[in-house]
Amino acid sequence: MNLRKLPRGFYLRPTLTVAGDLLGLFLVRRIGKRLLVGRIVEVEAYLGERDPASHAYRGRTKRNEVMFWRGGHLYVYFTYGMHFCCNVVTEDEGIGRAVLLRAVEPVSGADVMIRNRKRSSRRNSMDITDLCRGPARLCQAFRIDHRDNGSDLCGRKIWIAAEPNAERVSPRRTARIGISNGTEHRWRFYLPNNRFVSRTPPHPLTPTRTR
DNA sequence: ATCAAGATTACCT
DNA sequence: GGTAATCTTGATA
Repeated sequence: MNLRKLPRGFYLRPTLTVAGDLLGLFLVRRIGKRLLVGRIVEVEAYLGERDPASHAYRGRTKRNEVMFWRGGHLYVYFTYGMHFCCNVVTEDEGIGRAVLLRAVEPVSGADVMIRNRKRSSRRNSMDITDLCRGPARLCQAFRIDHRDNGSDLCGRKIWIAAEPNAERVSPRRTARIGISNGTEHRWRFYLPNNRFVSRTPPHPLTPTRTR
């Protein structure tokens, strides 16, 4: 593989554009001498002050501080008393938008990912399919936690890379998962027919019927 | 000071 | 299908 680290400019573009473009790219993390690599298959955009589902909806706080940094940083938050989730910060400083990484397909370092997952969840079975399927599982596998909050994605510990010759697959869009406000927006992006996507989506073209 | 909710997961029937 | 686990945060008083 010929992976090229993305430049800062990638992240400084409109958030929905960045979200769609992230699909098929690679999350890379250095742990010691090992590199963990996962192909991004599912993300969600959170649009700051105009998005009631966003942590940044009510402005800057101690928790969401990093969301307001310049694009190309990692925003990591803690939730449900036990899980971490990570976001790619987008656009300019002071804007407060980001893209949640919801699932990746393990590409390299799966052995380390299995150990990391066992370390945090002490589970018996470790199917490859479930290693990074979901935002908190992904963080466990890549050993991403509060210490990584604010990491520069143009740095040497965590970054996103492209494979120049990779073929592009058009992403599908649906409403986001696990939120109660802002469900009218189709700001979840995923690769179709991919077993590493976290869930079968609430499909936008098949509204639920009553009766 | 108190409290409800949470960008989830694992395990149960 | 349902729900316990587990604790930080932000809102309200």
